Parts: sequence; C-alpha cells; structure tokens
Amino acid sequence: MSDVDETDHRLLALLHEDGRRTYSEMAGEVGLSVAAVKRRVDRMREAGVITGFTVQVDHVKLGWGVEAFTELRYTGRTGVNDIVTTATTVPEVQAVYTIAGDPDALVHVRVRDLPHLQSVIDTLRRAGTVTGTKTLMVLGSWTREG
Amino acid sequence: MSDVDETDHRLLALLHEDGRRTYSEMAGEVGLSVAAVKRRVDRMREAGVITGFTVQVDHVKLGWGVEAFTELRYTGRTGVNDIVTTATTVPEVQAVYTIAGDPDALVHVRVRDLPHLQSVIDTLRRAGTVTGTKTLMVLGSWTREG
DNA sequence: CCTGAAAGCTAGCCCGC
DNA sequence: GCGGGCTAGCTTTCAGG
Repeated sequence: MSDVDETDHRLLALLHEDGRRTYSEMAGEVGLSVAAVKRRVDRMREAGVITGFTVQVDHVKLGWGVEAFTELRYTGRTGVNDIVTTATTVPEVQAVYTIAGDPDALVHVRVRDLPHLQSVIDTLRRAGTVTGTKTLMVLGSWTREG
Repeated sequence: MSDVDETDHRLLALLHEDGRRTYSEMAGEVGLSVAAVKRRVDRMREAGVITGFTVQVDHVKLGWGVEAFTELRYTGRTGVNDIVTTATTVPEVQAVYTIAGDPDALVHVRVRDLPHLQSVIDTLRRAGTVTGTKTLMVLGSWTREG
C-alpha cells in the first residue's frame, strides 16, 4: 500500500492550502532539499495518493448562486449505475453519492436560479425508475479550506 | 460585478482540469500571449472569482475510507452559527450546509472507520440543542473532475 | 495586448549515505 | 531505499512599447 509518512502529510497540507506552491517554498517549510520534495510529490502522484490539482472558484460570482442536494429513491429494479450515469451527464450535477438505506442516492447540484433547479430535478426524476425525490435547498455553506 | 468573458471561462476550465498548468500552455490553448493569460488569471484572483488552488487527494489511500452525510435537526432556540461553529472545529467535518426546511443542516464527514464515525456523530449531537440526526452512509461517490 | 530579458523554477541527472 | 547538489531548459515576472 501507500506508505505516507509525516513529512508527506505536511507536504499534502501545504499543497492543500495552495496547490501552486513551489517545490523550493515547500522545501524550506519541511527542511528538505528541493529535489527531495519533488521526488515525494512525484511518488504520491504515482501512487495515486495525489489525484490531481485544481482551481477553486467562487460559483456565486460566476452567476451559479443556487446550490441544493436532492435525495433520490428508486425501485429495486433500478441499478445504481443507471442513476449515476444519468446524473453524471447532467452538467449541473457536481457530485453523486450512493447511499446505504434510505434515500438511495444523494445528488449535489449547482444551478443559476430556481427555474433552472426545477428543470434539473425533472431530469433526475426521469432517470431510471425514480420513485421519489426530496430536495434540500442550501442557504449557506462552509467548506474546509474553501 | 465580475466581468468574466468566454476566454476567462476557458482558462477556468483548463485550470479546473489541471491547476498546475503553466501560463505558456494555457496561452497556446486560448491563443493569447503568456503575459495576457497571467494578467487574466491575476485579475480573476483579485476579483475573488478564483479563490485559490488546491491538491486533490485520494482519501481512501490515506486510510480515511468512510464517508457519510449527517442531517441535523435542532430547536428554534439554536442559532445557525452554533452548529456551524461546532462542526467546523471537528476535523473530520469536510463541509457544512445549512438547509431551508427539514433538516436544518447537512454535514459531510470523512472518517477512518465506523467507530470513528460514531464518535463524530456523538460530537455533532452535543452541539447546540440538536433534536435529532440521521446519517446517510456513502457507499460510492462520483465527483465531477474528481 | 505584445515583446524581451532577468530571475526563478522545474525536471532530470549523478553521487553519497 | 533515502537524501543532497548540480545543470539545462522552461516558466514566471516585470519592464517598456
């Protein structure tokens, strides 16, 4: 398995705060050489511990100010893949979580406004044999290190 | 407001795929000079459209293999801030969403195992005047660009 | 918005422990 | 296996046009 030591965790924490930090800056923080830091980061990418780097965006400033979670319930005949496949093809869907118990899935969506939300929910409702949905409107959110 | 044009959106999409992409690579993609790309990215950071850059991590490989959403319900006397403050001080909490209606909040947690999950839920339950919780265990997840 | 040059960074070596 | 130091080439940065 992946052998991630204390120094690796510190590097991950530094990259979590700022994914564009330079190797030389991190080297100074953890007390290693630039080459050693690069080797550790490369190794974590190779091992799949680091899956990538991304930009964090304020969606409200881009006009996508409405966020919601929709709980999905569907019949026993509907496979999990049907739901996930449909949901992932809807661009407004940010994430899909399959759940043990009730509901069967939780879908995180981000939309421009309420009519837009309604159309997305309608799309989800038509996926597979959905027996019911319940949508939780997000009023405010806090994300670690957002 | 923020004036984000088509080129800016293409830059955001490129950075979303790979937050460590170089300005020169993006310049080639959008057909601008390196300096022009840097100025646009700097401007978006300044405007708050870009809030930061971060690394994406496979938490399962780090031994945090259990993920769940906990719905919280609390009394009218409990302020939203009480819940959010408590939740954000719990390191296992990834995100807190305050919700319109029922439940009052949705908390995304990531833990090592089930006993660990139980202790986190107990902590949340003691926050403010929580009247009830319902935890949705995540079996599988898909995240856009995860 | 582009060009150009200096400073800084990255990526790949070799070497020692 | 781990680390450090080096260098060539690229990237970033900040003038100026």
